[in-house]
Amino acid sequence: MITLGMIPLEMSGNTSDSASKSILVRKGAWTQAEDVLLRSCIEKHGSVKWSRVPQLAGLNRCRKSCRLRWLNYLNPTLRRGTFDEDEEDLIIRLHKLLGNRWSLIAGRLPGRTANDVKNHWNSRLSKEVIARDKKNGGQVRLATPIRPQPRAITARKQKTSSVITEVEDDHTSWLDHLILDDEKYNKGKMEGQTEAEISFGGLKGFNDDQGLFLEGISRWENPLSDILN
DNA sequence: AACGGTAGCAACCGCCAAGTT
DNA sequence: CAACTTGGCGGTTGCTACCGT
Repeated sequence: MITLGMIPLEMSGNTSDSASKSILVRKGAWTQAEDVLLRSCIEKHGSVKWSRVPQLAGLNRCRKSCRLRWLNYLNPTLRRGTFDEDEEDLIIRLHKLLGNRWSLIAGRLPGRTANDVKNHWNSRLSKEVIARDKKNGGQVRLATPIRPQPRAITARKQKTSSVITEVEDDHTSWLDHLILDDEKYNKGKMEGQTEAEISFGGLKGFNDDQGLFLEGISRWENPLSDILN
């Protein structure tokens, strides 16, 4: 972050940002006045294109900076303050399942942003988890993050690919299954079951919809392997 | 009081995929 | 179909506040 006192005028390094190609845009910490301008712009115009926001708000900021400031700080639906135990527990479990998929993890925590979750993980939780694993004999159960993940359902996709849409519609469902599976794993550990017992039991529990889940994954993987082969 | 180390967090950067022209 | 634009993501940086010495 380059602040150069309080007059941090810089060219944006992002060449894909049309708003910053030929004009100097402000960088660094946001002032109260800028926050007021951005907030009133969003309240007035609603969900306009972010590329138009700097102009509409009268801000000398790039679109990305405006979007980030709104999503991570000004958005009234955000929940500020410390993470409670339940939230931390959920983050740890989801991270074990998903890896650094911060936006997915944050999606399970109402009012929390991906940036919040990531910062909290990097500054606190990762150390806690490492310490806990060391204490437990260094056994870490890590899951390979599941990819690819659909980002959003678009009108075009819905028109052109019923397959993708079906899988995306099940997006919440498969994540629920993963969490459920992990809960069963932890329960099994507590009850002294072996890895195999837990895995088998977890798979059974994982469930009545298992076929649908695996079909969903294969629908992603098959076209991918077609391309690669 | 001064200093150094560090935790927490806001913000930026580079990249990617989807959408538009 | 290519070029360009846009939205979104994860990784990283650097400022600030706090704490111990």
